[in-house]
Amino acid sequence: MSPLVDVLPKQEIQQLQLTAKFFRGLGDPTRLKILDLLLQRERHVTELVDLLRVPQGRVSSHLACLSWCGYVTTTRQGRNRYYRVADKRVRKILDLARDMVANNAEHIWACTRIDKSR
Amino acid sequence: MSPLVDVLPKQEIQQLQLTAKFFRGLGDPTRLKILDLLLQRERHVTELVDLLRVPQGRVSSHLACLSWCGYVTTTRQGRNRYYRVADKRVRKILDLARDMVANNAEHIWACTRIDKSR
DNA sequence: TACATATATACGCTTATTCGTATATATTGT
DNA sequence: ACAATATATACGAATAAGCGTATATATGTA
Repeated sequence: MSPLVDVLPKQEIQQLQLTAKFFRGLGDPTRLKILDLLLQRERHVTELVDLLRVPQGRVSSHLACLSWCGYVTTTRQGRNRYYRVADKRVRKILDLARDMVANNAEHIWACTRIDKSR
Repeated sequence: MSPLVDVLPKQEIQQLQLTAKFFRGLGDPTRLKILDLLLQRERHVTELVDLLRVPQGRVSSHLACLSWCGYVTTTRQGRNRYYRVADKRVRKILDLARDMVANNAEHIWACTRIDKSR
């Protein structure tokens, strides 16, 4: 239950939840690296697995996540399934973020609310 | 330990982790709503508490999070501490995201990897 | 200084998310 | 159909993050 439920209309809450979920799609280092690689060119799953040295199942899972959120699209070619960045806005968001992070690196690193351990 | 540790240089991993952390800063509905309100105008904590009907401690905590990540800045005026959006890029990122979410709402909603329950 | 107001922090509990591992589902070629 | 390759999904364990509640710190005022 959203804590905002008794002060905002249902539709606005849903909108906020969707947007939050959307951003959490970018909230994982592996998924960000995958997007990096896909911004260079489209790739199929095994290619990503080889580059990342991450178990295939997990790569697929992360890709599914990126796909649900609309960051990537896919097509099958023979046995392979190719993934590519869905939209120019993806690069824009990532560039903006990297830009802001560059100014605040130590600050973000020190944040205790998110990622307390490291 | 990042799963990418044996394929990427330390610095790149740290960069990815910071960016992921940065995005997770936007990955909560309450924080998004707070940013909405701060995009209208600067506000102090009690003002936000009244608008959101969320316990004061939690609002402060979310604000701290937004502050660490560089989304907002603060100044004290008398007893009150005012928060405001730090940067024009914040609005840009949020606008881009809302735009993309608008095209994908049902799709994102259905994503099972993030937020499995709802 | 004592008190009220404003804001920040702490801690245990619950829920989300990632990971490791195993298994299931395509698709192609023989 | 069978084997091989490519991709997706499932499930429990471990970690992260939000919430509720209480408490601490800071600032201003009588």
